[in-house]
Amino acid sequence: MNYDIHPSSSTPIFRQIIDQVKRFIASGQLQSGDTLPSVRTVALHHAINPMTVSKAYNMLEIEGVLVRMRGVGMVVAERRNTAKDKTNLAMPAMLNAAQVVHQLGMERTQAVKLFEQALKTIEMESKKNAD
Amino acid sequence: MNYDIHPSSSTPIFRQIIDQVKRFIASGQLQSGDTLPSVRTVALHHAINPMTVSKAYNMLEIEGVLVRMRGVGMVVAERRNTAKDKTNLAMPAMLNAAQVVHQLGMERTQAVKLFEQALKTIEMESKKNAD
DNA sequence: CAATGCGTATTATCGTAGTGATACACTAAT
DNA sequence: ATTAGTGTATCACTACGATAATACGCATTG
Repeated sequence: MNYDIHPSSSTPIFRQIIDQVKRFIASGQLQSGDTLPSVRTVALHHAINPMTVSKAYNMLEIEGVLVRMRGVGMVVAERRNTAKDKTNLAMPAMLNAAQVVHQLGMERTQAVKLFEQALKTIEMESKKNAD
Repeated sequence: MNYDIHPSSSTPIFRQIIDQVKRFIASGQLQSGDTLPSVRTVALHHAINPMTVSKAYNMLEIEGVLVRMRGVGMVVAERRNTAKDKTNLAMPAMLNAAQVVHQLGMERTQAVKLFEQALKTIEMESKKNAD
């Protein structure tokens, strides 16, 4: 359970955290009842502000993804329908990629090839970063 | 030659323009010597500020993609190597999508299916918006 | 009970990116 | 020369993300 945070990215830090928590849950790496790393832990580990993490957790609670347990921390809420969640979470990035190749006038077969290549690249990287 | 601009998107307008111009060129819809729609035309058509369009065009000139011709407008610069350009332009979106499905722990075959589905969706939309 | 660890409310400030309004310099056309 | 069409320099404003310091309420642990 480690966040992959890029402070220099154009996507805000709190947004990165939100997205990744959702993916951790959808992938099963986080399950109902699990507790999340504390805001201070995350803040120290990534040299960011605790309130930024708190903001992300707060929004996730509003969405019903997390439950705040006083004195304990944030806990993953009840969940159902992981399969649909996955596609819902993946769709925006997919549509974005699809629009790009479409505007480039790229053949569908070549687009798929490129996507598979990207998949391999990402898998390679994740094996490398096994720290 | 029409831009697809979403002012409410989190990606800034000038960035959307930059990316799309590059794709138009890489796809051949824009060729060396072609003139681009004027900043005011684009601004009026999309209800945005001319300076926002100018900023995009200016950056494209710095990158050597466009050439500013005084009193005439922006013209597509000399070009080569369209094939490599395409993959270069597509890669970031591909890697992003790949990372998302990877973090979701999605099977590779299912990821490809989803991507193909997204491609179809985008193609449908573009046929619809033939205005 | 005391200490520690949890999230959070509050308030304020900072930096920056994005956008907007206006006026200007230039070229082409007539 | 006048007009209309280019892009743009300049300045100001807005919105938002991030930070900072502090204090509070609560639960677990000892």
